[in-house]
Amino acid sequence: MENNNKQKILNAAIILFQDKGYYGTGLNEILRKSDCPKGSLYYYFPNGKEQLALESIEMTKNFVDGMIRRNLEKIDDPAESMKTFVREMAENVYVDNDDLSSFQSNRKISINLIALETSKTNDNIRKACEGAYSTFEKAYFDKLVENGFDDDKAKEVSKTIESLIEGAILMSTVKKDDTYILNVADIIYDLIKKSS
Amino acid sequence: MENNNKQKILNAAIILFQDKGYYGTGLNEILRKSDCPKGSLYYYFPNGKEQLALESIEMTKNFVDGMIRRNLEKIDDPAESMKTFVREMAENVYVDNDDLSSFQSNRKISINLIALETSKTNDNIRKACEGAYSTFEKAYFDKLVENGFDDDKAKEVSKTIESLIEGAILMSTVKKDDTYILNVADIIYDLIKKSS
DNA sequence: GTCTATAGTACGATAGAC
DNA sequence: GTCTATCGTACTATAGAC
Repeated sequence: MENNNKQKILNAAIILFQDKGYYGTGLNEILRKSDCPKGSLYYYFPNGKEQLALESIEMTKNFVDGMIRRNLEKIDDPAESMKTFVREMAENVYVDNDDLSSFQSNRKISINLIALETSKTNDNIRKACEGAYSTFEKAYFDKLVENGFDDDKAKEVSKTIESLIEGAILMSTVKKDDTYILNVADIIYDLIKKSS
Repeated sequence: MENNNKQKILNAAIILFQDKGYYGTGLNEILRKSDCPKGSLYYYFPNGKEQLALESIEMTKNFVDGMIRRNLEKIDDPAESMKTFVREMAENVYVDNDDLSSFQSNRKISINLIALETSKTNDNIRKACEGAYSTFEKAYFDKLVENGFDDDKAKEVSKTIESLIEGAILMSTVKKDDTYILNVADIIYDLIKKSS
């Protein structure tokens, strides 16, 4: 497999950047976790650590976007589907899985740490994070428009939903308490019902 | 002044940890910004970088707690006072002030970055951040109880308020867009009105 | 293409002069 | 108490063998 090493490095980087951050994670640590030599890293990522971060964010963005859309289409009513989707997130908050393969199924995925780290120090990475957040908002936006919301209202509500979710992930991560996510699920339900 | 250097180091550390993070900020950078020699740092903070972070968080906690309480007591109605307070936060989101003295007046203050960085790597610092968030929640809790909320409802609502505010700060920081904060001000208003 | 050895720099921390 | 010089380590990145 030609790019097996590339994927192994990416998988390790995604987990480490998420848990320990961009500046808290060393390239040596990524290589140790992925069991690849340093030569592979600079062969597949000639622009080094920054490129590795950019591709990690891109992959995370696509993965989460798919996950959101798959969940939201399970239930027609937008308020119900959002509430159910957010509540299921709470079940995965405590999953502290280091296994490289399982992060695709039930691992909590978040770019909040690397986004904050680079908001004032690396505008390329910051913009990539901004794009990811906008992609998630677009998934909520599409669900709302499909259900009769006009564009302006859907835009406002989807931005608010994204903000509520990321705040709840932040708090539940730091305080190790999933009630923040459960509370926000209800807030989002009410917000959509009230706006429709 | 005996501990003038200590305060200068703390002020520089608070700003740098906030903007560049715990792992993204070097002690040499803190000393350069504070114009102090390395000897001072280890004299006042014998436990090094971790102690510096713990005292930075403690000082931030007390400063923000006072700011919240001073703002909330300006208006009696809890929903109105929270909404006004949060809306005023939006005005300071873009302030990118490096001046060491002015951060006490109008600088945006947040521990979100260091909290996420240490949530899986340093439990001492993580616990200090957890305590700071709980202190802010207590300020919201007290305002609600003063206005007739029972303890259980006030606890739930104050936790949700804290989560909403931190999420909005996160999003507005990364996307450089203060509408997230303005939207959340309205959500909090509705939440308090609906719960009272 | 794949990998190792290493350069060059910045890090956190300390020893010891004054 | 205050400060400087420096230690040992880890970092990102590169050069060059195979």
